[in-house]
Amino acid sequence: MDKKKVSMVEIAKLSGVSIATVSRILNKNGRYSPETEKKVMDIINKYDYKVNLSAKSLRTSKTQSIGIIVPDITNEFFAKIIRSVENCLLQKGYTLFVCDSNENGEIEERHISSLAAKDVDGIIYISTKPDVKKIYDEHKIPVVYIDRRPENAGTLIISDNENGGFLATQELIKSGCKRIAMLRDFHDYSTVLHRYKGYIDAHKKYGIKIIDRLTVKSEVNYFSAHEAVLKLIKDGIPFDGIFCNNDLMAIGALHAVRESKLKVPKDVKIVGFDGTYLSEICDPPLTTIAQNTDLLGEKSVEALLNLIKHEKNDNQVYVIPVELKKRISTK
Amino acid sequence: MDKKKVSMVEIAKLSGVSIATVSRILNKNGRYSPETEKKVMDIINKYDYKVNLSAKSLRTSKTQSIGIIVPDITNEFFAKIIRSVENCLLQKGYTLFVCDSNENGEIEERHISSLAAKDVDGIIYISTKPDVKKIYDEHKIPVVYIDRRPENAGTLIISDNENGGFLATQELIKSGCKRIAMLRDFHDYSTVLHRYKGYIDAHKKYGIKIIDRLTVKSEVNYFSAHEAVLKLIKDGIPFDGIFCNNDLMAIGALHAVRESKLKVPKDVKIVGFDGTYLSEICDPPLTTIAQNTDLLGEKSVEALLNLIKHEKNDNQVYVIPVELKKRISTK
DNA sequence: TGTCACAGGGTAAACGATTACCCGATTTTT
DNA sequence: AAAAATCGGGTAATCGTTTACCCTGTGACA
Repeated sequence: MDKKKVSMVEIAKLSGVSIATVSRILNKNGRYSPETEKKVMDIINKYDYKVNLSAKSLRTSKTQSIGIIVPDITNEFFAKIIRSVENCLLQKGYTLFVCDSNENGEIEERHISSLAAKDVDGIIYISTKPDVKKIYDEHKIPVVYIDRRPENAGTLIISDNENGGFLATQELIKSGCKRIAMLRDFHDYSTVLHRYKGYIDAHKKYGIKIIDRLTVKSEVNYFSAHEAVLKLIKDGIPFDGIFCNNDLMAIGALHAVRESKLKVPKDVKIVGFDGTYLSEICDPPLTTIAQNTDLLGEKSVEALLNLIKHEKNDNQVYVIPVELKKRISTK
Repeated sequence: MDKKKVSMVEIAKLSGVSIATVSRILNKNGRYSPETEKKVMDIINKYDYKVNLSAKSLRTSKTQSIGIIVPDITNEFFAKIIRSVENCLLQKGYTLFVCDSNENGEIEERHISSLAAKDVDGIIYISTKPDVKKIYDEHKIPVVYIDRRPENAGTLIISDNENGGFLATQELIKSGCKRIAMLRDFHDYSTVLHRYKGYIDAHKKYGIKIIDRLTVKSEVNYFSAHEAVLKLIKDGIPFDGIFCNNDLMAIGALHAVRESKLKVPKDVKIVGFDGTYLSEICDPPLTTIAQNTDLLGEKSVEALLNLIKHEKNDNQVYVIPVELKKRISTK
């Protein structure tokens, strides 16, 4: 089997039609008879013709590729979103450029420029920045945002964080907690605020007193969370439950509690967020609010493809339900 | 600031030279004077000219993009490699298509076709398949392999697995273990065989008897490993150390041991592999063989770019050193 | 002074697709 | 039966680069 690349010109010659007809057939644009179609398709298959996407892009200025920017690809939550997005796109014939910004706004900018230079048809953006109106305005590239809602964001796909915060807190309350700490992300992302609102609402609903000093901010990682909880204990502020901003932080909290000779779940109950693999395999298994990464990915692809097709930038917000996973840490 | 896209033609007109000259300047191909260069560059900056990569690719049949295929993007080890690769490429002006094969050979094939259709300049391939000669032969795309060495693979970047197996086993022996189990990947990837060889060699060097029944195969995940160790205990085969194929499996082993009322590290010592975040934050922290993902990524980019430049497919193997991280699980 | 090399730069033909416009032959409409 | 519409298809311009080839002027060298 020789693999010399054939172009449309040759396909046209070999099947005795013009290249316009070949193009029309390939794009199913009409203006050809079924017989011609069959004749041409046979030749195409026989010679294993593949369109040259550079040429196609040059003419149409569409590249059949989209970019995704995430803050940290080694974070399982983001990785799962990427996987879902990629899966959906593969089916639609798109490919995906993945960009890791390392939670760094400057690198994000560079990635955006680079994606714009590649002429991606759209961008899925999990931003670390508070304000991002520029992308669409500057590059005229459709964007959908996932998870965090910066100012001026257009279409947004987001988990039901408020309900998540509520469910987590409610679970702690129902397990008997009266003094519930919340380990918040240091940044005031919209996600964080929503979860906080859920936390407050649950307190109100069940008539539990809200203790401001139990809301502590921390970096979104194991070590910060670990330290924050240690400090809480050292400061002698008693608590019997912790709602954490993600699973990793929850594990940090768990270890801090245990190192202070307290037992989980006997003395302190803990709830995480995200529903990563981690929460399942830690000891004891962690109650958590699972985000539906599959749906998050699917919806964002759907929304983005719509935006691309209709070339308008709507401002819809899609909210994806979350699910409470009860495990030992709140038993 | 109006953002109408300008092309080389307009830059040429505006600076009073021909487009050939503009092109030469942009590609630093010589045949222009410093004065002309400055004049043209000023115009380019003023109008924020950006090359049209589709057109460029069409002419040169180079796309300045490469693809990476990994078995599981949610696995921290692979995610870290992706991040490193991406970092290096960003600096060289390449972008990266990321493909997750979900450990599935068929999906791998589809990704390869899709990457070939995109005319990527090269592919970095962490394969799940035993035999892969086709890519280069069929698509004429340069490939470098990381981590696993299929038959007929060309250039390969790999950690020093043999030494890793040796160091891990040696550490267990030095901590007093006499009956060391090895939890092997179910598949006989070259990586696995090398680690096994290191395990055997360490036994020989220290005159420890090798107990065949202690080498057990398992899927590469928490649950399989957990089950395998439980079975070992139920079968009444005594052991006092476990060398695991990766950190996740090590945690599965750790929990199985603990559930059986044995203490880590007092009764059983454990060593993992990879050096993921996980190993650091589990309880107790896990001794592990850290793979240098940064270097793995860098080297593969370097090798691939070389292959692309010289258009030859050499068969070099680059071995990246590993590092023993001593932690509590072997104390 | 004639020849030559070289520096600096221009012209125009590709690369491989899409699509606006044109055209003749049927079929439908009035 | 004439006019209009539709069908099936061809021609050629176009997208924005790169680069082979051509050209001119200047200085070196014999």
